[in-house]
Amino acid sequence: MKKRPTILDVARQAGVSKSTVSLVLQNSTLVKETTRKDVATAIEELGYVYNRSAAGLRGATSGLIGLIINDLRNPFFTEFAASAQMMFASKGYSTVIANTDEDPEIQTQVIDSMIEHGVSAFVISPTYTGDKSAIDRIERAGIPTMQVLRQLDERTDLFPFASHNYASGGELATNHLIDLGCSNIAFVGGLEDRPITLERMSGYSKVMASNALAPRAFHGRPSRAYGREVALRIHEDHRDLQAAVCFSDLVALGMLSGFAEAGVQVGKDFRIVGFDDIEESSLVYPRLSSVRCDTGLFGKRAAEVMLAWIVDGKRPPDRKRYDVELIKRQSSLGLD
Amino acid sequence: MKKRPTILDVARQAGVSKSTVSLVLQNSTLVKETTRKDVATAIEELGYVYNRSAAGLRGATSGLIGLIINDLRNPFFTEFAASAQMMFASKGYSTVIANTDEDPEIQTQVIDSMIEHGVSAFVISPTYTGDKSAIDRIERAGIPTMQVLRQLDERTDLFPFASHNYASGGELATNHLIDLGCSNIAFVGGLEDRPITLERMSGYSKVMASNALAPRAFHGRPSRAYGREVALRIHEDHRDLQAAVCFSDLVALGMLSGFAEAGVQVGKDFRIVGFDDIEESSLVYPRLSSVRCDTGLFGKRAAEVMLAWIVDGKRPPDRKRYDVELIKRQSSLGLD
DNA sequence: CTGAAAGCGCTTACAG
DNA sequence: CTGAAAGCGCTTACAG
Repeated sequence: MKKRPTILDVARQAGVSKSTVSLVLQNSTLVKETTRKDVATAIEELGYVYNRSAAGLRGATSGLIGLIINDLRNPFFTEFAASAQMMFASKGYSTVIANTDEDPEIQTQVIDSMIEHGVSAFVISPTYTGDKSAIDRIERAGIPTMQVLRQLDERTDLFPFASHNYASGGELATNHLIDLGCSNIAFVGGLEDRPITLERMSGYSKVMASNALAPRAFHGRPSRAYGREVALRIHEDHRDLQAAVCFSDLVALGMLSGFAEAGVQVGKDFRIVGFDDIEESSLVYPRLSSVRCDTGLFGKRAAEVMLAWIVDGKRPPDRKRYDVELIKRQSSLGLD
Repeated sequence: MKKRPTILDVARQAGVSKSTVSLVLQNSTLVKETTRKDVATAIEELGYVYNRSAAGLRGATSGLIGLIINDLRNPFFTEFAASAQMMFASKGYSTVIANTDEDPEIQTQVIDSMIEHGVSAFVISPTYTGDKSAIDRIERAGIPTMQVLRQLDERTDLFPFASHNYASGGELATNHLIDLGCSNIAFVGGLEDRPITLERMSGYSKVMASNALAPRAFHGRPSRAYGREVALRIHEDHRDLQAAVCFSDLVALGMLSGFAEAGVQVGKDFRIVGFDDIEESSLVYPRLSSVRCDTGLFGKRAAEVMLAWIVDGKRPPDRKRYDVELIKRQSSLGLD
């Protein structure tokens, strides 16, 4: 645990002043090539490692991005977080990640902690309800912050919002099922009062209405367990239903296993479209039709947008919705 | 983006010296209660936020934990990372996470970056092959570091290793299948030359040998896709096989969907035991028997062990294996 | 119990 | 192109 060498040691070793070393470290064009070489050699010999805390103190950016996720265990968010993190890393930024587990108190705590650590930016997929005081502290600290996938704070002029165009996804899915001849179509999963449920359901509701079909909603936790439960319930008590648009693939996968248990053949006896198109959906049997949001790509883009903001000062638009796409597979088309 | 207040501002506001403010910030017992109150009030009024970079510079610990994961998208590792992170957060530590995606170069890069950021400790689930130079730099920097789930560096005296007792899991699974009357049992999934494959297979091999049964291995990527492929292959060309111990639940779930496709009834025509017991396994149909490693608990424990190390100086043992447990479900027992 | 001073390792004008 | 000096916001002995 001997003390790490500092730029002063490097300067001495290279026979230059410490300012020069600092300039080399910043890839300044002001330094002569031979000097740069000398410094590089000295750094190598001494095993010098740059101390960002010290640099940050003097004004430079910390190069730390705060990524706050409401549910990191959900593959949908994992994919987003991992992609964003890797994009940041490829540009030399480190990512401080925190999982809030939908707990606003934890969210407040981690935000405060990250502010203390001097993060250069925040990317937040927030909890539904929130303590705004932490958000206010972010604003006061003047830290560039994007809300993604969920919107907590309505001031999108301060905290730009980006997400997928869920409404259009619901439309695509519902139209697809109607095209296949279904008319009794349910919407399954998603807690009733949540904005994201409303968004994902809105396309469904709209298409059902415009086709003069009666909407049917089964609201509940967006989990496999709930999907399975609803499948069994439908099999028992709602034999008239022919198809479902699900709140998420997790719900849809749950329905798949529920129907398998009940002996219902999905794709023939009952048609299902999921939402998110997580990796698993293309691998289960029967293959799950799903509204693809391409969260990996979204994570990458969100990171790029944020980098453009903090590096080039290019502020993102207040609100941005990325297109979604319907992937048709066996669970709606049938087994061919 | 006005400048944040510093302890000097707080001191002025509270009418004390900045040393006193610093002591209050550190919860020192040396400060009179009334003074503490005054300072707290001033902090509140000014909206002061502690600057850890500055503190770190002068010697205090950064309170930043570096968590490096080989595959963050795999639910097994996600669960581990999320649990560890939340444990750290509950003790006031922030976690810098990086996903290396099994790429040793990325691993080297993020390690270096985290050293620059002055992390107080590393918890690493490493890539299989690795560039040791980064590890050497960790050692040189004297940063407490644990290897978890996979061992890259053999110097466990420097970098303690913790994992599950995989060998015993393989034994439990194989004995269970034999007890059910199977004798032609395959081991499916896992790349042949990897230490973790060897570990997970060793229990299987041992039990097969001691029962004078011939082992059969299908080695390949530990993915759903590979599991599915092997299931179809077994159905085509290896009808004599009665059961499989899988390298991971992902592989087992892939087999489940492959057999479903082939019309083979798992639990009756063919018995399967997975490995990891991820959440999904208790929800699919048929329910998947699996060797439970309880990665969430493991993540929590790993974090606790690390905290004991950096807070109380209690160095963990060189090597530690946590018990695993066999969860018997329909995929091996049958559908009752 | 509190204050004045030095210093942590960098960057940033400012001279030269 | 390079050096000397000041300062970023804290903590840490050291006095008092």
